[in-house]
Amino acid sequence: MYGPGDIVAVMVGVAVEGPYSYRVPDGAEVERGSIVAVPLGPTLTLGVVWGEPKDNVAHNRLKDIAHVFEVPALSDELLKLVDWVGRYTLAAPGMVMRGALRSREALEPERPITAFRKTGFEPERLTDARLRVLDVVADGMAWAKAAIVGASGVSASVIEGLERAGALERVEMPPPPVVMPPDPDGNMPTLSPEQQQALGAIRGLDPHRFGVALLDGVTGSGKTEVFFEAVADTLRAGRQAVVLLPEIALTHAFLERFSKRFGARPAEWHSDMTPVQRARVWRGVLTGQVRAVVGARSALFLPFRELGLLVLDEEHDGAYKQSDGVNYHARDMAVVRARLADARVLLASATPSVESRNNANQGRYRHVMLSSRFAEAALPDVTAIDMREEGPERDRWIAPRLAREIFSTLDRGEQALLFLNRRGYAPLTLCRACGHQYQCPHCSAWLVEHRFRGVLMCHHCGHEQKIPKSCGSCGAEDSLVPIGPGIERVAEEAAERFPDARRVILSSDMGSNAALRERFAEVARGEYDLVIGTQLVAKGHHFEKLTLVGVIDADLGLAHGDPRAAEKTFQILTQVAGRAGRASRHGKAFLQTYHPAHPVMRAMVTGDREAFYAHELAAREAGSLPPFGRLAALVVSANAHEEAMDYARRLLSVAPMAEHLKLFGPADAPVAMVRGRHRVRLLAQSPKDFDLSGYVRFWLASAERPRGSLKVQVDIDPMSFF
DNA sequence: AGCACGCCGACT
DNA sequence: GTCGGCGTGCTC
Repeated sequence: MYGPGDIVAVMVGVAVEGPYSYRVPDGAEVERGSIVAVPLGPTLTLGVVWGEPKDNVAHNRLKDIAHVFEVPALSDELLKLVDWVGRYTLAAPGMVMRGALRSREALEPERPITAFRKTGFEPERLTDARLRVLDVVADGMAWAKAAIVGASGVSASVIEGLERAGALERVEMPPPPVVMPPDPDGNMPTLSPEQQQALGAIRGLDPHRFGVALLDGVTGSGKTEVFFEAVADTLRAGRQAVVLLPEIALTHAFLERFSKRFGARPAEWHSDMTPVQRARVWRGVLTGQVRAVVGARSALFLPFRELGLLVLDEEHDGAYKQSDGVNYHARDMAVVRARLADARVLLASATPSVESRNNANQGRYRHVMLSSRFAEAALPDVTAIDMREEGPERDRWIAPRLAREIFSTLDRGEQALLFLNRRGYAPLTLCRACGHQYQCPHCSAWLVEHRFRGVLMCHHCGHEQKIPKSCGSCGAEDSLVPIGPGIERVAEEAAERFPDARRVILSSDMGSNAALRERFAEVARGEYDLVIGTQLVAKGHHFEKLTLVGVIDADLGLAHGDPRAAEKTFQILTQVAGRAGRASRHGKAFLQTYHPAHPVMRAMVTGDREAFYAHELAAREAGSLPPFGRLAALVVSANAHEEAMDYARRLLSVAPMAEHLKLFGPADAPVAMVRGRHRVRLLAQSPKDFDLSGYVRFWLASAERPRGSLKVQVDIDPMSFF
C-alpha cells in the first residue's frame, strides 16, 4: 500500500520503455495493480501502479496521480505477464499494458439503469398507446424503458407522458449481470470410456499448480466435452476459466454447446463486440462476476484475478500468432500466464503443432491421447490424385477422377466440398499480346482478379483497380488472360460441369460474418449440394451430409521456403479432409498433387500421422529449427530499397558475436515491397537454451537508431516468412 | 501511441 | 510574406 506523498512507478498505456514515476496525491491510496489516470505530456493517460519507482526522477518533474479508479487491483500475475511478454517479444511494455487495459468507461462504475413501475394512479386521458404501456407494466414490476418500448411498440415519449401524468414512477435498478453464472453441474454429459480416461488424465494435474496437458485426438473424438469438464472442475474450485478459439466470429456453434453444458452463455471476447459490451465483460472479469470467457487470442490479457484454467482449442492454428503491434503467440503466452497464475493449460487439437508434440514427447506437457475407434472409423479414406498422371485438361482444375466422384456423390444425394485456399478468380493476370503481368503499384505482388466484383486486387495492401478493357501496357483490346485458379474460377468450372447441383461459394470476401454464418447454417441444413470454399470451410464446421472432399491444390502451402510449410499443409489438409464423413456415412477425400511422394501426402493417404510427426521432428532437429532451436526475424523497411538494404548491412556488421548463433541475410523479403515500403530481412538462429530476445535487444541497442523512413520490426519465433 | 515542435514548399 | 507537410523527439 502506498499513501499520500509516496512515489510509485506507473506503467502507462503508451509506447515507453518502462514505468514512469508519480506521486500519490493527498487522500489517495494505491497498491501494485491499482488502475489510475496520470498526466502524461498534455493529456491524461490510463496506467497501472507497478510498485517501487525504479528510476530517480527529479522531484520538480514529478506529477501527481490524477485519479484512482474504484476497481479491484490487477493481479500481480497479470502485471508479470505484461513484463514477460514485453521482454520476450521486444515490444514496449507500455504497449503490452495497453492491450490489457480497456477504455475509461470500463473503469467507471456501471450506471444503474432507469426503469419504470406503475403507481396505480390512472391518468385522465387514456389513449390507445398509453393503454398498451400500462398493459405491459400491469405486473407491477419495474420495466426498463427500452423493454417497454419493445413490448408495447410505442415510442419513448408515451412513457415520459405517463410519468408526467403520475401513472408511472421512475426507479433506478442495478444493471443486470453481463452474463448469468455458468453452472458447472448444469447439463452433465455422458462421457465415453475414452473420454473418461482422458478427463482422468487431465484431473491428474494438480489443480492448484502449473501444468499443461496436450489433448490430442482426431476430429470427432469428443475433445470439447472433455475440456468442458475441466472448465466445470475449475468453476467448482472457485476459479475462472478462459477458452480461446482461433477465430471466434464464425464459431457460433461453440457458444451454443457451452450454453447447453453450463446452462448459460459464456462471456464472449472478440473484435465483433461493441465497445460497451467489451467494457462490461472486461469489468466483469476483473470484479469476478464473470467466471468463464470464450474468446479470441486477446482474451489472454483479460484481468482475471482467480484464473485457474486456460483452454486453447485448435492450438496449432496460426491465428494464435499476432502479427501486428505486439508480436506474441497466444499459445506460448498462455503457458507463461498459467505458470505465473499457478493455473492449468489445456491445448486441444486433432493436429497438434510440432512444438506441442515435442513438449509432450519430452514430458513437459502431459500427453492425453483421445483415441476413439468410433471416431477413427469415421475418418475419410484419403486418395492422392497424381496431377502428372491424371491431371485435368488445359484450363480446367478438377481432375477427371475427382469429377466422377463428385457426380456419384451428388447422385447419392450427399454433399461434396471443393477446397482451394486461394481467394479470387485467378492469382495472376497477363496480357496475351505483350506479356505484361499485372502487379500492385505498392507491393511486389500480383494483382488477383476478383471477377464477381470486377476488380484486380492486391491481397497485401487492399489496392484495387477495375479490370481494364485494354492492356495498360500495349493497348491491345481484350487481351488479358487469367493464369491459375482461384476459388471463383473453380466455382465457374463447377457450374459448367455440375449445372444441376445447388452450389455455394464460401470465402471471406463473399460477405459479412453474419452473412457467412447464415451460409454455413444453410449448408448444414442440406440446402446446397456442392460447396466451393477457401480455408474458412476447414474450421470446425460439421456438415452431416458432406461425404466428399476434393482438394484442388494440395501442394499450395508447400511452395515457399517456410520451415513450417509441411506442418501447416498437413494441418490444413487433415482439417479439410475431416469435413468428409461422420459415423453414419463414410467419407472420401481426394488430394490433387504433383508430389504424391511428399511425406505430407503420404501421411495423409496412409493416415499415419505419427509417421508424419516423427519425420517432421527429425527434420527440424537436423536443421536446428524450432522447437530444437530458436528463430528471430528482423524486417528492415524503408521508402527506398537501398536505404533498407544499407541499414540492414550496417546492422549485420555490428551484430555481437555469440557462440552457436547464426545470422542470415540481409536479403529481400519474399514479398519485397508492401504498401510502398521496401523490405529486407535478417534472420537469427540460435540454440534452444539461448536468450535470443535478450540478444536481439542488446544488438539493436548497440546499433545506430533507424532514422528517416527506416523501420525495424522484430519477430521472435516467426510463424510466417513473407 | 499522442502530441508539439520545427524546418521546407505552394498559396490567401 | 504565411499555412501546413510530416520527420523528430518527449512524455514521470
